[in-house]
Amino acid sequence: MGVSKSEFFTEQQNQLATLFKAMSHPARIAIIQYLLQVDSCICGDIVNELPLAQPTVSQHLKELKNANIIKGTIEGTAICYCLNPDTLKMIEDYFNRLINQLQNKCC
Amino acid sequence: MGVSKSEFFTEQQNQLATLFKAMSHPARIAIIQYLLQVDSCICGDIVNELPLAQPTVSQHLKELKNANIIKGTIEGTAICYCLNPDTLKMIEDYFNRLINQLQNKCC
DNA sequence: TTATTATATTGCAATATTACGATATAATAA
DNA sequence: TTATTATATCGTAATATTGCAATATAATAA
Repeated sequence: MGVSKSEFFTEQQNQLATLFKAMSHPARIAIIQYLLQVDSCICGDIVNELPLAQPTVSQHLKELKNANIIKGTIEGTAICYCLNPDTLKMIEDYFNRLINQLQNKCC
Repeated sequence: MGVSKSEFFTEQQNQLATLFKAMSHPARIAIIQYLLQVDSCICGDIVNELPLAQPTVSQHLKELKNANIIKGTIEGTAICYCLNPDTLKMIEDYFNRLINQLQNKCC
């Protein structure tokens, strides 16, 4: 079908899945890593940085923005995209808690 | 196209994307959370736990296994699936390092 | 006003994902 | 041997994702 039965899962499970889906493409990982690296972060830079056409990059940026992983601020003609620390810290927290729970399980 | 241009990205970027893709479905998040919760972890339990048919669950387990997030051990007629701490710790590390780098960026 | 520049949206083709019925396999039980 | 039980694979329909050319929009510059 291609349709997830998301109505049968908890809101937290769906939220996490949505976050991971936003990070499930190498271009979007590359965007995150680039934003982490540079201080200025105009979208044009990202287009030049990636081996993809401008509409494709714009689409990937949109998905990261929808997932609240990045946020964009209009800066004259350009748009300044940056990472959203809150969302990333939430994911970090999730994995930290997960690893803590991961004691003496089978295998 | 539906085809990622993965050949243009680094191996690390592709690996991370693959890991996140494996976790990008609520059913697979639910499986991870269930394995974290229980001590016994036979696949049949997982099928009963999820609102999905057995072939569908089997497919999700396969994807988690391919991504090295879980591992399966044959145990008589059943298969014992468990989390792979190494992979999960790798992801934890990645986010810990990411958050550390996330100092004084713009926005 | 008319460029120009930066980014977003539309439309579409190629491919991937999701879900499940039907069936296969593989191990033990009778 | 023939069930039975547990899990995997196949085939396929419905839907989603990816990528980009073409085009739209929106802001400044000339």
